[in-house]
Amino acid sequence: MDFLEINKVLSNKVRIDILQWLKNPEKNFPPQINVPDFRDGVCVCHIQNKTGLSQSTISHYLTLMHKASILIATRHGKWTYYKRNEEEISNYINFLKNNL
Amino acid sequence: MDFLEINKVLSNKVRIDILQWLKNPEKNFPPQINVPDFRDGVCVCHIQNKTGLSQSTISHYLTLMHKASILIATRHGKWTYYKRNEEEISNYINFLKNNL
DNA sequence: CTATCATATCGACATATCTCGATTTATTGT
DNA sequence: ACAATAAATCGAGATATGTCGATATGATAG
Repeated sequence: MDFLEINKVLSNKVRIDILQWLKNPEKNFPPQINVPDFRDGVCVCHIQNKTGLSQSTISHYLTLMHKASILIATRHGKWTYYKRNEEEISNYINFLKNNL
Repeated sequence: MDFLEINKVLSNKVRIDILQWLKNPEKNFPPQINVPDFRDGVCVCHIQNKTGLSQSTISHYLTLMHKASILIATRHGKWTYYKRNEEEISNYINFLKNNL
């Protein structure tokens, strides 16, 4: 758990928004088209639509969040789905609680 | 409590170090010279010495941390003392716990 | 096997952050 | 009043981040 890397990733409004939206995909995103449910998260295109930023920017952001281990990526066919890595997010918050 | 501003301030190793050192001034800094104790925190020069960065950089960092409300500044004569704002730090951690 | 679509990567430019030395401001001791 | 000291502010150059459009990659459908 690289605390500093996570903090860098979280020092951006859009990325914070994404993390919060992913807490409740049913509420924040339209229904999935190519998979039956949100088990593996939300596809890049839905996230991109909601932010209004370019495809490359959002793909880049999601990659950053994935590298910092706060998101889990799953590929189904040509779609990539991202969901929260709840375990790492908890570790991060506990680390803050104990060490900040 | 501007969560994003605090996160930006905390996405830097040196500033994190400073915040952690200030948890225990007695242990991390030499005794105060111009005030009897660490009640109001630690003076800029002690913090600067410990980091090894320039005076202007550390003054700038401490100002950032103060503006983000995680440090409290007190002036005694020509010295400025900085200490943690425990209330705001708690608010920040609670916000993370509840909203991240 | 080719066209198409979703995503990732690349290259570039604009803006922000890091960090310094120099200068200014505030305070104190002479 | 003046010199000395601590801290804050200023100006600048180097590095990092934000963001885009263009291109590459990988998967699928025909």
